[in-house]
Amino acid sequence: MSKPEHSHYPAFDRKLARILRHAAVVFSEKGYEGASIRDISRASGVSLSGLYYYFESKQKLLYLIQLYTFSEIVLRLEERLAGVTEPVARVRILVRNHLDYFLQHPVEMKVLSHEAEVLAGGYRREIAEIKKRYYSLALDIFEDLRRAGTARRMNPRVAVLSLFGMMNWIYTWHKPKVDPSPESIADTMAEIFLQGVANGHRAPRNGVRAASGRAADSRTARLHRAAAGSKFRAGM
Amino acid sequence: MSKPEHSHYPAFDRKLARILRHAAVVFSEKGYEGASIRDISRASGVSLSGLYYYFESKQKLLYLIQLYTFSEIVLRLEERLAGVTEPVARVRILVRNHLDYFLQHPVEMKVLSHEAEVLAGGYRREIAEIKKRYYSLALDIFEDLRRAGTARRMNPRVAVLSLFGMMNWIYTWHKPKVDPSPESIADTMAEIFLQGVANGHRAPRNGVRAASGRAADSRTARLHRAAAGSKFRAGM
DNA sequence: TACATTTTCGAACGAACGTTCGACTCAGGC
DNA sequence: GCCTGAGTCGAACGTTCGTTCGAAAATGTA
Repeated sequence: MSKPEHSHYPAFDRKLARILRHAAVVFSEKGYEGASIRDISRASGVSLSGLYYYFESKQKLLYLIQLYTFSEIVLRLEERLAGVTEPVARVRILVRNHLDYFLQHPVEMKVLSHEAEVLAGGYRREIAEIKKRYYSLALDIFEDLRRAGTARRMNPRVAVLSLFGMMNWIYTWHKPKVDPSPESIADTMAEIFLQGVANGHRAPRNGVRAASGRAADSRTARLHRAAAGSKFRAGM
Repeated sequence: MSKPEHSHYPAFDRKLARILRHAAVVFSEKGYEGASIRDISRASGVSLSGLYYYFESKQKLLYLIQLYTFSEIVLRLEERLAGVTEPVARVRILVRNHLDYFLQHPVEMKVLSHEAEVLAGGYRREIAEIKKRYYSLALDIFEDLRRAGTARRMNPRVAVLSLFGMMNWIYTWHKPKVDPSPESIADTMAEIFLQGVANGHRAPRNGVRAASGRAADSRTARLHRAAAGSKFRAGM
């Protein structure tokens, strides 16, 4: 091809990695659609057109960030799980690995979590593949846990996705100065889950009743009532 | 002012609500930044310029969607909690209310969860205020729970935010055809949390060791190695 | 020094963006 | 019949978007 494509040398890879790092920061701050290539140019110190020497489109840029980040977290998990067979220990490793990586790479993980739907076509399919492998690994661990005797009643799909929710949501609230260490949070979440999932849930049929309920804040209440006429319903 | 502002009558409010519904669908599908006013015009059947008779800016449109949705979920929670004093029951109501509303209004709740950072200025501050009230309510419930004897070791902040993560993440995975009913999921999550938080976590100091770890997929492994030279670190 | 290749970037492209403007229709009150 | 104000919209505004191109600069090789 006429374009350089990928014959390159360390210098090229190093500079691309530097651009990806800056791009991840910009994406994490403004979102993929809200961020412009010009923002990334400004942040990285590379001219607008100069950027296109290192990647061919904005989508590819996001793809590369997600690919590297996701590959690494899966790879690390597989390494740490190797040799460990006890289901409870495997759950702890899963949680610890995910949160360690998340809190050590908050920028990239936010981009991975928050911009999960924006890729299209082949890029999307490739990332979805890795996600599927990660998810299957987690699902297997939970099914082993169930087979091992603990947690006989849980729905593994709901359990795994709830756990990921608990962990992935962290990018919306974690403040290093205020919150416990990654290890401590990982232990807390792992314990919540192991304890919580161990004793099956007995679906307590308590009819939730509503009392009178004072309107809370006059301003929002008024605005809210305004649109209450034609019931603001969901569109699907 | 010269603009009509808000002297209006039911017809106005009803049409605005209809536009908000369509806008919420578009925002939930393409994201706030990725959606154009022209998309909303197409979806709602109102001309591009005609839309501006009903709201004054794209930001205000998002603000209104978030305001109505958030106000309603908080209002419902306050109603359902009124009169109930037992901490465990209050946790169950919190979870049930949140998930019921989430799964009955998936479109609006996705917009509320996923576009939490895009508002600016006064709009942002107003939504943040409601969020704070909601969060404080939940935090109080968990602190009562702790005072009541159960869950004496938990960190209420981490517990509440983990719970919200578990619940809010649901917009990324819930499929009505595949997954259990809202009530069932709510019971599962409430039970996981009550059980999990009841027995304090004993921070098991198990040094997670790594084994060899085979590279998984040659394509991604290669790409990954390419960027591994200059360690792809987080930018903050 | 001379040449070939890699790297850089200013300037510009067409397309799409949010928003505005003025003219139009239409119903209700006089 | 005429006036008023609510509702509607086509056309256009200025700006920003992702991407391209050709030429210059830098680098490596002889």
